[in-house]
Amino acid sequence: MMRIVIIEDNKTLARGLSHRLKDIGHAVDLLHDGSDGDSFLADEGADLVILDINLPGKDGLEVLKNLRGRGDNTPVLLLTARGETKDRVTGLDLGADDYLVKPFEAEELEARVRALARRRNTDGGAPIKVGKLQFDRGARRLFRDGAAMELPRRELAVLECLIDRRGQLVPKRTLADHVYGLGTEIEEKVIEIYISRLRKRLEGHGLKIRTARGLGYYFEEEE
Amino acid sequence: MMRIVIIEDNKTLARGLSHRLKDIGHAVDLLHDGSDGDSFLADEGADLVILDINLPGKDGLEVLKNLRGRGDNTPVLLLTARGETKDRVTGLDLGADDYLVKPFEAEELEARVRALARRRNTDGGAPIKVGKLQFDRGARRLFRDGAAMELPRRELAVLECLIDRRGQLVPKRTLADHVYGLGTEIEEKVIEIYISRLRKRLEGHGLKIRTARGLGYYFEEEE
DNA sequence: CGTGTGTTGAAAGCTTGCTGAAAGCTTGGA
DNA sequence: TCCAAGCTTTCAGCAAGCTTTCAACACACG
Repeated sequence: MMRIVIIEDNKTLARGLSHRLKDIGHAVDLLHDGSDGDSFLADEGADLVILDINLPGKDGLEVLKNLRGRGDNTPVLLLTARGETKDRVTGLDLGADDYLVKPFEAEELEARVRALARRRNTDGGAPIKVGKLQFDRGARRLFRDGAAMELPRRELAVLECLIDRRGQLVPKRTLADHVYGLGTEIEEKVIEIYISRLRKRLEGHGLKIRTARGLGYYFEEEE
Repeated sequence: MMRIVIIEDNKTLARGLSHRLKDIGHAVDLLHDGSDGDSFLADEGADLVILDINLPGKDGLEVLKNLRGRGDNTPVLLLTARGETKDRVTGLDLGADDYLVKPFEAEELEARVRALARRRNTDGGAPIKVGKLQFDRGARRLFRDGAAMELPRRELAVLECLIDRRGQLVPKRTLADHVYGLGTEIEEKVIEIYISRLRKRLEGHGLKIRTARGLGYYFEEEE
């Protein structure tokens, strides 16, 4: 599962992509305007950006430039219209990871997304910002201003799961499955213990784990 | 992106690899014969060579020997059939950087390619500084202020693996695979012994091997 | 050949600190 | 107010890791 941001002004195409990607289990945010996309990425971040070049508000290449300018290495998949060869090359030079020429097959897109997802899982890609912390997925390590924070295995697993789904409500069941593996008949009460321990540990690091009674947990960045 | 040369006579396999690697953005050249491969490498060079051992024309090991004989340090990933243990060892002695035992998962291959790519990006052949020591990855030798430190084979292998992934959490399994080769059913307990020996040896050289219980080990520079 | 030096990994006992059950407390909602 | 859901601390048990010892082996050298 990845958090994918699609920035594409053709709404039919955008909705089609979104639908397809949600189908295969990703969380998708949709923006139709370059400036909106830019600020969304700056605020929320993502695991993968699908970025059109021709956009109202702010050009896709500019969005990309800003992103990289912020030191953000999130993989970017460019969408270009046929003939925009020059833009595509510029895009790759600006640090895009891949591109697709419109029109393309949904299959083709999915293959690219998979390739980028795979890369993320093993290489880590960009560390994810949460509050004042950074989490490196590949290394499975947590940092604060470059200094490592160690956490025990189970706490790490819970945190990892919450980070993967930041911005979403995560049921205790999901957390338990992530920590112990699917199908393990584990008391969900144990998760509460780890939530408690994590809260204590995360204190003062600019993020809170909030409870939604009867539903699950979710992150909230503070300050 | 890397320029990858695949020398592999099984055309189905070779095409599969090529396709996969192009998918993730590399430029691939395909050769099916040892002599062809040899001269191609001599003429064109590459960023990475994926080399089968059993080849028509000229044996893969010979291709490798010639390559290194020309003073060429291009990373080489060997492909070996199950059971060719001796060849594999010879290959590593001849200066191969890694190997895969057939049949392997495409995922696995991609991970290795990425690892070698990363290595290329960070090293460039220069010795790596860790704490007060320098590690020459090509020569597989360790120095302190220009003076060589000799370590036994196994300890060196563990250290090498940790250096490759410095800053990352390295599971014992990964270390075991690196030291003994993939799939060897070796007790992970042995790794603990080598960690212990390495710690003693590295004492006072400005770096520590830290334990993350249940997760693995990682380096930490001190002072 | 024999001797010495060095490496290897199994075994065993020790240390550490993670884990999750239990129990009692707090909170939010009806 | 009451109850269910969630929170938090405590603690015994234990799994994971550490370290030393030792026998087997490998190799260099006389």
